[in-house]
Amino acid sequence: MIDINLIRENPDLIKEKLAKKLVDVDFTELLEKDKERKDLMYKTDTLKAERNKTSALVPQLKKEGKDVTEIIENMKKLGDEIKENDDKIAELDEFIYNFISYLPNPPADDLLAGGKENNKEIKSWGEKPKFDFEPKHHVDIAENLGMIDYKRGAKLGGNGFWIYRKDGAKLEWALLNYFIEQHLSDGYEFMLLPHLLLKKCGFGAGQFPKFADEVFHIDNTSDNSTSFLLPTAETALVNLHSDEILDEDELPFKYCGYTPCYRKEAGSYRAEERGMIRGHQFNKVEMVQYTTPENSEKAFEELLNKAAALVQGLGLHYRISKLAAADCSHSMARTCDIEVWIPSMNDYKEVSSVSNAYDYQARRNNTKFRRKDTGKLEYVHTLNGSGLATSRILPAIMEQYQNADGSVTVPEVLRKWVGKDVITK
RNA sequence: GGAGAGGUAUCGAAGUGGUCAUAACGGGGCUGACUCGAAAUCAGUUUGGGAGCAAUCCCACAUGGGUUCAAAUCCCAUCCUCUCCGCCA
Repeated sequence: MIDINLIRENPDLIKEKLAKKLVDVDFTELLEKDKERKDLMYKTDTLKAERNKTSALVPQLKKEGKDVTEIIENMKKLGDEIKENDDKIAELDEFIYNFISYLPNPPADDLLAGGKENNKEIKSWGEKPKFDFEPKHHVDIAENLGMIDYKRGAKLGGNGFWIYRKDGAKLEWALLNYFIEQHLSDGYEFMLLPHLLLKKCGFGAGQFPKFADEVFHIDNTSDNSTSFLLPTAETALVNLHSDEILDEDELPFKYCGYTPCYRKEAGSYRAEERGMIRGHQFNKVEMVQYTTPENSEKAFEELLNKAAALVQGLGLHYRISKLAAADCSHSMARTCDIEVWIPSMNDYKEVSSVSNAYDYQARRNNTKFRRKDTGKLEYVHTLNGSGLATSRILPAIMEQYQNADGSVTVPEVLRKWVGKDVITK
């Protein structure tokens, strides 16, 4: 949520920033309604002051035995006017709130404008593996080794679901263990979260109202209140301290949580994304930090380095892209993606997205902290990064670590959980 | 699912139409006094949002409606918490 004061003070600057995200906004109507609201508020506050004063007078006059019928008559009229004004103000509030709710987070100043085509590789690690045999697609490897059961996954859950089986399940679980072990040793608190969240969490994270159609909604009562399946643990973790006031001393909070992520991904399927590149449910460990504004860029570096270290620890070739403004998510001021090499696709696919929301999410879910020296309240900065999503790591492992005989070598760091060095048929 | 109790500041809690919402009373925090220092004691202080240069004013008692000149207080709906019973992993 953008601070409306920033729009009032310099609408052109905000407009320009949002244009970098390829969003064109016209603030004229917003500013008109805002002005109208302010004037009406002032007027109504004055009326309310009068009502309060007079109401306090009534019992006093009554005690003195004076007649108050005329005052009461007048106050009734005043009350009606106040009610009318309050209704109008509520209407204006709703307009303003809705308008601002839909606006994306303005990008950080150093980002390039525009979409994907302006993303910039800032780091690369490892090399594309060379094979002296014809490398296979991960779907073929996985099915051959009995690691993934696509057919029965679809039978149970429909298109976009699969089942991890045998060494596939062990490898998947090993990855999650590996991630969490690293985060714990870095001092992150590990959480297991509710998967079914209230709508306000979707709003607080910035996914709603704009992207409400991209998640699975659950009707849990006969009325119109619904919960939804979380599309990422971020949605839960960034709402953890909503409506709270944190101590500056306690910050930063460093959290990680494992959840499956449920996404509709309607219309996103492409033939090249055969397998587990894109599904309705995938496993992810998410990292989230709450920091003071002055420390958030530092925290961003930390999260990015952590995510990269995880991929690197697996020995997988990857690159890091600094996303151009319009390729950053709606709620984020800055995002870097870590993309792993998938030989069969001849391309890099995102395994981690590390973002700084600045105070955009904190404003939406009201998470503040108190400055130690001044006692003043400020919004925290929230950051998140996948650490990591497995759904592209597993294919990358299977493809990058495949052997001529169809077996897959287990990355060193995972062996203690998988219990073997090589997965064979 | 049934029955009951409840939701007021940092915590416990009083207030059940106006004269008690910064809000009684108690605890905690902070500041000061006493002390070599601490404890104890005493005194002071301690919510957030909005408008305004300021004085000051408005709003907020779970949430949303309603009644009233006036609502924490009365009415309706919703949410949440706790206790007991039932059901269930």
